[in-house]
Amino acid sequence: MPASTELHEAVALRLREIGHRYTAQRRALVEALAAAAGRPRSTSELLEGAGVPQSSAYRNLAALEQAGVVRRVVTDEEFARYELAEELTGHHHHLICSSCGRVEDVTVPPSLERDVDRTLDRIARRAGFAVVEHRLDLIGTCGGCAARYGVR
Amino acid sequence: MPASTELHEAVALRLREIGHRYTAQRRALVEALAAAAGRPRSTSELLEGAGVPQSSAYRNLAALEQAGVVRRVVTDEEFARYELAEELTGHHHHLICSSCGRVEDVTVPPSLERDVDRTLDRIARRAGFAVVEHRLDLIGTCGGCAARYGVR
DNA sequence: ATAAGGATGACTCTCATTCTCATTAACGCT
DNA sequence: AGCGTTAATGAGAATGAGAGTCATCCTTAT
Ligand SMILES: [Mn+2]
Ligand SMILES: [Mn+2]
Ligand SMILES: [Zn+2]
Ligand SMILES: [Zn+2]
Repeated sequence: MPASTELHEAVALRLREIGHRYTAQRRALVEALAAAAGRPRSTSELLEGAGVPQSSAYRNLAALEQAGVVRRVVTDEEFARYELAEELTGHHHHLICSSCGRVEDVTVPPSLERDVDRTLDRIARRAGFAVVEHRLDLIGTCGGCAARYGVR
Repeated sequence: MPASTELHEAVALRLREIGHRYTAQRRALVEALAAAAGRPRSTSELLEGAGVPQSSAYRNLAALEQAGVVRRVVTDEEFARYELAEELTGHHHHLICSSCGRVEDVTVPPSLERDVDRTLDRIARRAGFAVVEHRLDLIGTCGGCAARYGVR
């Protein structure tokens, strides 16, 4: 990962902009997230991976989220997952395995993104909503689970 | 709502199929959900709306979900929302206000649904996922919040 | 060097959701 | 109608992710 420096600089900047510091713990969290690129991590994985105490991890993830460095990914699991914000990694979507909870990044063709945006904008306007973003997830069964449990 | 009988019959059938009974409480929950059609309800709203004790409400919502009568809607709020399953109401998507948490049903044109399905199927196959369904949400600000807080 | 304010971590607290268990209500059968 | 089986109920306890507290430690700017 040669672009690592850029990442940290971008993160530091965003934190500074809201009056926060880029401490060793926060760096460890960002590193853990970057290492898991394409795989949103659960808070407990991050806890352990970054070797950060629980209360600090939650506090720092919140700070990083506020700074726009990190995004909370919502699934139907009972705990949260986090990934680097799209401003740092690019817009994408998720494959979610409803059997094991695995989450994986995917991108869709720009042509579809365009169609989706255009249509959703129209629909939202009609309903008096100001759209900020869309979320398009694929729910299904991952390869591992299909192999493990057979074709369900 | 003249089609109410049909709804209850469909629900009763689905419950019976998995060896469960359609009790008064479950009927009350289904009624509360039907009354709020197009607006996924939080568990506490359902609790109160259906006049059902907490432990029973959670247990019954789980039973109804297992029977495919009800669907848990995931948002970034810290509590769950429920709506009647798509098999009963039809496939649709959600407008989600990130300011007040309001959730509202929307449908998108069949042509877009088709494009989405086709593209996602291809993408998923490539990743070894067997897609079961897609989730397409619009995140933004509802009319009420825009008025209340001004254009953010 | 010093002051000001953010960051830390052990611990406590909250709150949605789940579990336990004794009791009650339904259903199917005779 | 009477019975036995099994699901459903409801009050309360337990669970667990996450948020809050506060005394202490560190950074950064002057
Ligand atoms: Mn992602
Ligand atoms: Mn809905
Ligand atoms: Zn899986
Ligand atoms: Zn709103």
